[in-house]
Order: sequence, then structure tokens, then C-alpha cells
Amino acid sequence: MSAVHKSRLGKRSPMGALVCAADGLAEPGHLGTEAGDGAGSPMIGPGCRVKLYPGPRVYVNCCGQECAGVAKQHNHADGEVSVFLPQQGHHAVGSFEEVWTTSAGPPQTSPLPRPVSSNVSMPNGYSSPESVDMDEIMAAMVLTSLSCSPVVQSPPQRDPAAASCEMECAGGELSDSGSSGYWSWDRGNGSPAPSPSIPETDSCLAPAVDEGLDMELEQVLFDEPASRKPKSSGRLAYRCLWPSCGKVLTSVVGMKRHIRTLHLGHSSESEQSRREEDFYYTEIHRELDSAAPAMPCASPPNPPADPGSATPPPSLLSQSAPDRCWQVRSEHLYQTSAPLQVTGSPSASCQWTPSVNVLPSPQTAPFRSRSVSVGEQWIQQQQSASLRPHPASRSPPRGHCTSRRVRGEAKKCRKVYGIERRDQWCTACRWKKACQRFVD
DNA sequence: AGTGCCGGGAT
DNA sequence: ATCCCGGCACT
Repeated sequence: MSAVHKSRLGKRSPMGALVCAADGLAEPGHLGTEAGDGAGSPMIGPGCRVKLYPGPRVYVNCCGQECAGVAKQHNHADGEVSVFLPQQGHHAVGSFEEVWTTSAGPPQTSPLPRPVSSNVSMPNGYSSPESVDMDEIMAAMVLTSLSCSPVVQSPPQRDPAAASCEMECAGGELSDSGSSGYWSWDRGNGSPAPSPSIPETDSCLAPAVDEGLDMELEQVLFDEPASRKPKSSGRLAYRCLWPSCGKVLTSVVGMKRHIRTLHLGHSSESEQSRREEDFYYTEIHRELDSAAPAMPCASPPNPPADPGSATPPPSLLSQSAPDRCWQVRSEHLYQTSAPLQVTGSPSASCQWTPSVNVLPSPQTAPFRSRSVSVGEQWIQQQQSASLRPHPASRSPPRGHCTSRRVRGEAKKCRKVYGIERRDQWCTACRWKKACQRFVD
């Protein structure tokens, strides 16, 4: 079956993307949480595999009454959630079941319109998760429109594999998801190797914080753009999301300059470059950030490397905007690629070559060189016990070398017009070729 | 059996 | 390049 698909991916281009979605990779609405099978149970609570990210406002049962707090840690293994209670001014550690995300009541009784997802590292009392989400969504839309061709400007969709990376790795606030996991305590899901080519993934490494602070402190008092002016100045910092950088500065200008000069390698002040810079740093809360223990990303910083040359990490996904685009823009792959996509895995078609080069940074090169998306790798690893370093080495189980395209679901000329009106068929149908009029 | 279409031959 | 068809895969 799958062996048959490969030859038809070309004209039946949507298939690749559909496979990604159909396989459950994309799960809109489950942003930032790892919900279980229960589609309508995004609630934190017992029996629900929801992962609570730091940042969102949560409520705990404190002395018999509901107390608002900020989720800080969630030890998924122990089921303990650490919540910072601003009103009490201390942290509270409670069981997973005692935390809910709406003020309506405990999780068992109050359906949550959205799972705990606003894991943007925001300061205490910054805003509600929902408002942050809106900002993030808007930013994501802009970034997506910049980074991708128009076809990918659909609402952000997440695949669980990508979400798993978010959970493992920090950063990603500027992604199109708008609710990427900043970090998580769940360490049990394989090795949290960060994606080597994605800037956000390495931001969990936060070196050189102090030096950045020392260097840029004076700038806080001056040229702070209104767009990113922190609501509680002095508490916000900006972390460079460039891989193996993680520099934290206290001013946007300094951070942008840092990214522009050190990473992007140019000093252009154009709008384009500024947006690029926005993409590579994130706003962090210094107290939260410093209070956060070692990030789950324990692996050393990965330089931008060819993903195909390394063994694919088990669950390393990020959801940066370009990366997301790849998940969606899978349909043209067969045209630009060769045998790499010709694999038996149904997900192997999820690959594409971006048509727009918006991020001329070195980071983008590995992106484009990806042969199989990480989500696909995740699925393939789930499906196959044997892990193969190169997707090209996978060959589908096929009876013979010839490949036929799968029979299309669409009605063909023969069915539409009938054999008696064969003259109205498309040329291909008349010639017994793949129908060109009613393509799948 | 009916259908879609690949591969290849004929023109 | 166009036209056609044998034959295979699939439903």
C-alpha cells in the first residue's frame, strides 16, 4: 500500500500533508500539553496525561479556597506540581490532581476550553494565558507569513512529536504555535536531544546570563522599544535563542544587536532583519528563568549540522515557524526530491523544500536539507523498532520494483462520462493514463 | 468484473 | 509528441 503511494505523491500532492494530519501529528487545540486520547479531556487531573508547563495561571486548593498561582514546575513522574502563589509569596507543591487551570473549580468539574498551553515564559501577573495566546498567535501569523509560502499560513497545527520536543527543550515562544512548551519536568520520554538546526531548542542552555546582564544593564534605561517593553522592567530579560548561545540580555536593543551582529552576521536595520532578530530571541522572566532548574535539554549545544548525517534523536522536535511550514508543505516534495522520499512509510511524504528563503541565516540551511521531518522520524521510530540513521536506507516492503499509484478516490472521466462518452474524457483517461481532470 | 493507470509500442 | 493498448494492481 504505502509502496504504491510514492509514485503518486506528485500529482496527488496533498496526500503527504494529509498523512501528517491524519496520523494525529497535528492536533490543533492541544497546544502545549500532552493530552491523552481523550479528545475532550484537556484537563489536568488524574488519569490525564496532561503536562503542565510553567507560566500559565493555575489554581490550587489552598486552605480550602482557591488560590491563583503561576505554574512553575510539573514533575510528571511524581505527579507533583509546583505553583508559585503570588498572594502568599511562596511556592506550593501539590499533587497533580489538585491543580486546575480555571477558576471555576477543580479539574473534575470544570471543563477547560483550552488545555494548559500558555507556557510562554511570562512574568508573574503579566497577563492571562489567553491574552498571551492572542499576542503569540498574532506574532506567529506574522512570522509564518514571513517564513513560509502562503500555503502554510493556515492556523498553527502541532504534531505531538513536535510538542514533545517543546516539552523537552526550552524556547520557541516565537513560533507559530504561540504556546510552545517552555520546559517540562517530564524526563522519561527518551533522550531530549535538541533539534540541531532549530534555534529555540538550544535555548534551554542558558549560559552567560550574568555577563549579558552586566553588559546590557544600562541599556534598559534608555532605548527600549515600545513593542517589547517589559511590563515590569528590570525583571524581564531577553534570551538569545540561537543554538548554543543562550545569551541573556536585559534590553531588546541589545539582544537584537547581539543577534544581528553575532548570528545573522549583518548590521542591516531593515524591517526584514528586525523580524529575523525577533525570531531569535525570546522574552524571559529573569526570576522565573533563574529559578528554573536545569533545563531538560541536558545535551550539549548542537551546532547546525546536517540532520541527515546524524542519528535522528528520538523526540526532538521544535515548532519554529519554518519547521512547521515543512510539515505542511509536503506536497511538492516528490518533485524536488529523489529517492529519499520514496520510502514505504506513509509519513515519509511529509517533506518539502521551502520555496521562500526568508531566513538567510545559517540556521536555515539545515532546515532545508532535512530529508524527513522529525515528526516523521518519530512516527517511523514508533512503527519500527529498528532505528536507521538515514531515511533513504529505508525501503518499503514491496513485492516488486514497479510502483503503481494508488487508486484515486476521485471520480474519473470514465465514471463521470461513462464509456459511451469517451470522447469527453480527458486525454489522459483516453490514453489510459492517470486522469488529469479529476485528480485526487 | 470493473477501474485506474503504468509501461511501452506505434505513429 | 501524440496516440494507443497490454497488462497489472486494486476495489
